[in-house]
Amino acid sequence: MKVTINDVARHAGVSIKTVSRVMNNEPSVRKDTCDKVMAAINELQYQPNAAARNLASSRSFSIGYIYDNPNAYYVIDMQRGLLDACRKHGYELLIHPTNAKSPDIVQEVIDLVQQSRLAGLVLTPPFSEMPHIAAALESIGVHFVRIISGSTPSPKLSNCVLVDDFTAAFKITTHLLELGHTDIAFLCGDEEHSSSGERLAGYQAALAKRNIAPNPKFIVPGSYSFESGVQGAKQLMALAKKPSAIFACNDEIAAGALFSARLMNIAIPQQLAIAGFENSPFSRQTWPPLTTAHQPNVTIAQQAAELLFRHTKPNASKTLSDKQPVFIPELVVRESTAVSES
Amino acid sequence: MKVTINDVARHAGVSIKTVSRVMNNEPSVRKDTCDKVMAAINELQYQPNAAARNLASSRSFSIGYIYDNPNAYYVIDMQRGLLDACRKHGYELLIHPTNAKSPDIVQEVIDLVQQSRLAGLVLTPPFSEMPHIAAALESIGVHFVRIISGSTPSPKLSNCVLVDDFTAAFKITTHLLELGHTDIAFLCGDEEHSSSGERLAGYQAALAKRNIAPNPKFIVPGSYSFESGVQGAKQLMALAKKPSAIFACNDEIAAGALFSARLMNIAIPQQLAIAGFENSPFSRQTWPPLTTAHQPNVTIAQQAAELLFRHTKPNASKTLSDKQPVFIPELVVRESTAVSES
DNA sequence: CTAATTAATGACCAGCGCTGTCATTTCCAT
DNA sequence: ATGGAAATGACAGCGCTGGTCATTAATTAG
Repeated sequence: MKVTINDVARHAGVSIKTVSRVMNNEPSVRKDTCDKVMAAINELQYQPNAAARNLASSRSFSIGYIYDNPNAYYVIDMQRGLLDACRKHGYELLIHPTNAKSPDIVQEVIDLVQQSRLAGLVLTPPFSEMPHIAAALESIGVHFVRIISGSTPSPKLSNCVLVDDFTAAFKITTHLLELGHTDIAFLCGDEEHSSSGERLAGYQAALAKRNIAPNPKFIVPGSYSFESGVQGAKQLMALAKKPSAIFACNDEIAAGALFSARLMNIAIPQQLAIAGFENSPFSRQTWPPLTTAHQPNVTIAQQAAELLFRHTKPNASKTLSDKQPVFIPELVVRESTAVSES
Repeated sequence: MKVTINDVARHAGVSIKTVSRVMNNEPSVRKDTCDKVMAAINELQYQPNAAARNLASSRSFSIGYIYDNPNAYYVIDMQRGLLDACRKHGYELLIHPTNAKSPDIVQEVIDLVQQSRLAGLVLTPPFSEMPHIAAALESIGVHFVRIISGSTPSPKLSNCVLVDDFTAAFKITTHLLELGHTDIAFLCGDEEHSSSGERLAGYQAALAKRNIAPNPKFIVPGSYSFESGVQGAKQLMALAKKPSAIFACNDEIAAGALFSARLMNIAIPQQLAIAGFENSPFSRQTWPPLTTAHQPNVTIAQQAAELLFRHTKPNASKTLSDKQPVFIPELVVRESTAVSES
């Protein structure tokens, strides 16, 4: 029923300690001893007792994922990727939804880490972009990995997984330009998410490259929500000079814009092209389906966790390339930006 | 930095054992002693070491949530509700996405429980409806709570939270009938989810009550997916005698049907009314927004966890009503079933 | 108001299953 | 052989709970 390290030791004809060494891949265990132990472990189906391990080593085998993201698809994908990596490395994942705008969010995070004795933490926006959280985590000596917007790896960002929103936004905007659009509006996400700023910058760069003067009225502040898209599109279509295309900061905003256009009897894409960002499932479930940029969230999460484990595990092979992963979301063209009829 | 049970005992002027008694709410601790200890705990911000507790008592303080649900909104809501209850009771939540159709799913669940020494498990469809899983869990003596479709509490279902899909579906169908529709089609969800069967039965009962002969062609088998809704609506609208309303088994299917209708240039709700089920966020984000039945998933999950803890905790107050919660989703009327013009 | 009875609490120990430390043994190269 | 490094083992202890009694306080009956 319950196999302990003792059983394994006896079965393999070695001491408990040696089994422990193998379990923690400590150095200085001879190859054949290691094999013997491994064989015994497999044969007995030994599963180490996490509680005992935690207690004895005062380190835990779980990492945390803190989120405050209204986007369920994003969160589910993240969890999936993190769990994949956790299972692979024998870790557990503790999820912690919370409110990023809470005044004592830093304390809350610290409490979580200390209470659950977390080995590490994965942060996504907006947490990954809050300097005081990073500072607090560093001060208590917890490993963490951030998933953030960026294109250029740098030593300062050594514990980051980068998503190149700038380049992806550039691509989407270029796609719209190539369809003949010149009056392209931009619906922003939350200001405090740097992804919104990066995507805006990518959009602006693409326009600049074609020498198209930016129209400030075409840049509408907002938040990552359906409602924001509804309002933004409404506002844009009330302008004297209307845009012929809208690039929304994510799919949800784009869906809102689509909804809004429909209310105003604006034909998509004939009268107005709309593009989103993220390639979440419902970018395929709007009508018409949305052109967007595919963000491989599951993979991103896996990489983030891998990066974290590399820092967390004491004796992991450091031979693995320590270079920072950079993901560039790929353009996905769908009917919401079909060839302009004009 | 690290507060142990010793510190608390000293601070409260009692023995370690008494603190332990309080922590595990054992009987025979006088009220004021208990208060003293509580005060010390709060003052010192004592957090018991979970690992030590687990190890010593060989019971764990975490419950599991197994899911295989493509519906991200549902899963997120469940997690939220479960976490709320977990935090309240000092438990942790282990999430475990998996494939319900895997041939060795039972073994996988058992492994999960034993590996992580789970105190209990919360099961949602389809797992909550798999008899061999329930049997296996019972055989290894793990507590679990199932969230299932049903309307009538019974002793056999003592560890269940019921969602009365039948009645809710009856209400939706009745709503469509009251709008003057008589040719109402039904798009089924996955057969192996009993919710689909219950909703179908509710639909049929509502028709029967008005003496409307059921049209077998109006009942389209399918699955809980957008794609299924697309196909189902297409099939229905190709019939010689078309329905004037569609009741889809959930919002996602309804969104698919909506999409399909749009492709076929069918005006919603003028030519075709569509209703969904669940009131997930995107029932508000389609165009037009969907009439649906609101399923309070967060609350359902909380109740499920509470029920689980009642069984799990050895000395919990049994005075709490042990009656099974039954939730009846409420009708939410939106534009997709506005008053029929006919 | 005291004695008898019961309820609360404390002292103590073992032990959950593993890891850290350090002493010991084994190996290999000289 | 013989020193020295590498591999292995013995043992204590992580922080808590469960058990067993012994002790003390509260309650009730007489």
